[in-house]
Amino acid sequence: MTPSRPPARGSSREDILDAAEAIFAARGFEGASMRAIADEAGVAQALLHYHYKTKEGLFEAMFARRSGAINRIRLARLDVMLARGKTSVEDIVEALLRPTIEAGHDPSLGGGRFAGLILAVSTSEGDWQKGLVARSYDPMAERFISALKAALPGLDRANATWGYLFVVGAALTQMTPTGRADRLSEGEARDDDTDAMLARAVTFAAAGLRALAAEEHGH
Amino acid sequence: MTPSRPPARGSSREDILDAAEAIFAARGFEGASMRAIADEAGVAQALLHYHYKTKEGLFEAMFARRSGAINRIRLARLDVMLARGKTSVEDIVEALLRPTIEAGHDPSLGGGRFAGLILAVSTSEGDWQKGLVARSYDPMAERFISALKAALPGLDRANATWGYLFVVGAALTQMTPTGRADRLSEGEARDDDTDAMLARAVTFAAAGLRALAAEEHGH
DNA sequence: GTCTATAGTTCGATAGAC
DNA sequence: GTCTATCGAACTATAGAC
Repeated sequence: MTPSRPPARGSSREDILDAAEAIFAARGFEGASMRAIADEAGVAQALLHYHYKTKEGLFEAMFARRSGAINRIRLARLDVMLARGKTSVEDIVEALLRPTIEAGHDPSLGGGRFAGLILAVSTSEGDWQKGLVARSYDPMAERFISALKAALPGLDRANATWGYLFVVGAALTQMTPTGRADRLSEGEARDDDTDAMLARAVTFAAAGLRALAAEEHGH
Repeated sequence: MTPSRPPARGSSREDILDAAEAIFAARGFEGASMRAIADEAGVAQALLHYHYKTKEGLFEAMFARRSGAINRIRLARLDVMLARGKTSVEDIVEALLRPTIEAGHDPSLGGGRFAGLILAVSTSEGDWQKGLVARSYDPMAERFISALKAALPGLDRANATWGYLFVVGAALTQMTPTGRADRLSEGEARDDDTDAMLARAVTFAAAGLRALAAEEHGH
C-alpha cells in the first residue's frame, strides 16, 4: 500500500513493529516496556503511542502482521496441494509447520522467535489474548482441520481438532532453541537445527494423526 | 518437617506458595505482583520477602514444590511398571502425562493451571529460567527417555529425545482450557474434559513414537 | 513471624513545542 | 511525524516497631 512514496530506509511504523517483535518475544508482554521498544527502534517513546495508542495496541499490530504473513504462506501451500488432488498427511503437516520457521522474523535468531510469543498468548487466560488468537488463527486452523479430515477417512471432527492442536503444540514448543534437546540427548540432537527437528515432527505428527483416525474414541 | 507444631490452618509459608501459584499462573512472572500475591494469601507483603527474599526466590520455591510433586508421581509409576517387566509405550506416555493433571494444584480450576507456567518458563530465554527447568525436569526426563528407548528397539537417543519433547509439548499446550478446542470442533471436543484429551494424546503420542523408531532419519 | 510505612525505581501515557 | 519533559501510578524491596 501507498506505493507512491519510496521508503528510503524502513518506515518508522515498520521499524517499531520490528523492535516490538524482538522485545516482546524476548521478555513477554508484561516484561517488555515501551521504553525498551522505543530504544530498540531508535525513536522516541511518545512515537509508539502516536502510532499505536497503547501498549496493547502495539502488541496486537505486531502480532497481526507476523501471524498474517505466516498464515498466508500456509494457506497458499495448502491451496496448491489441494488443487493437485491427492494429498498426503505428511504434506499437510509440512505446509502447516514449515512456514512458522520460514516466515518467523529474523531467521538468524532461530526463526522461532515468534513461536514463544504464540505459545504465551494462546495459553493466556486473558480475554483480549483469547480474542487475538481466535481472530489470528481460527480461520486458517479450520481449513487445515478440514484438509486433515479429507485426507484421513475415519478422522471425525473431534479427533481432527485434537490432532491439529497436538501437532501445533508439539512443534511450536520446540522452535525456541534453549539447548535442552542437546542436553537431554547428550549432543545427538541439536535444537538450533530446526530443519532436523521439523523432519522428526512431520514423521511423529503424521503417524499420530493416522492413529487418531484408526482409533474408536467416541464409540 | 517440624512436625511438633500442629498447623491450625495452613502455615503462612504454604499459604503464600498457594497464592503465588494462583497469581503467577494467571498473570505470568512479570505480570504478577508481590502485592497481589500477598493479598491472595491474606498476609502483609513484607512477609513474602521475609520468607523468600525476592520475587524470583518465591517463584522458584513455588515452582520447585509443584514440579517436585508431579515428578515424584511420574517416577513412582514408571518404577512400578519397570519392576513388572514388559512395558508398553502407551503406559509410559500415560505415566508421563497424567500426573500433570492429577497433581496440578486446584483441580477445580482445570488441573492444568500449572501447565501454562511450565510452558512459559521452558520457552523463556532467561538464564535463571533455563536453569530452573534443567534442575526441575531433566533428571525425570532422562529416565523417561531411557524407558522409551528400552520399550522401542530402533529408537536412538536423538529420536527418543525429540519424541519425548514432542509428547510433552503436545499435551502441555492443551491443558489450559481456553475453549479453543470447543470452537474449532464446533462443540464436538471439549477442552475442559482433560480425561478425553489425555486419551487422545496417548494414542497420538504412542503412534508418533513408534514412527520415530521405525524411520531412518540419521541414515 | 508479622506488621506498617516508605524509600527508590520504573512504568504507561500525555502535553505541548517544532 | 517526531521530539522533550513530565505526571501519576504502580512496582520490589527494606527499615523498624511489636
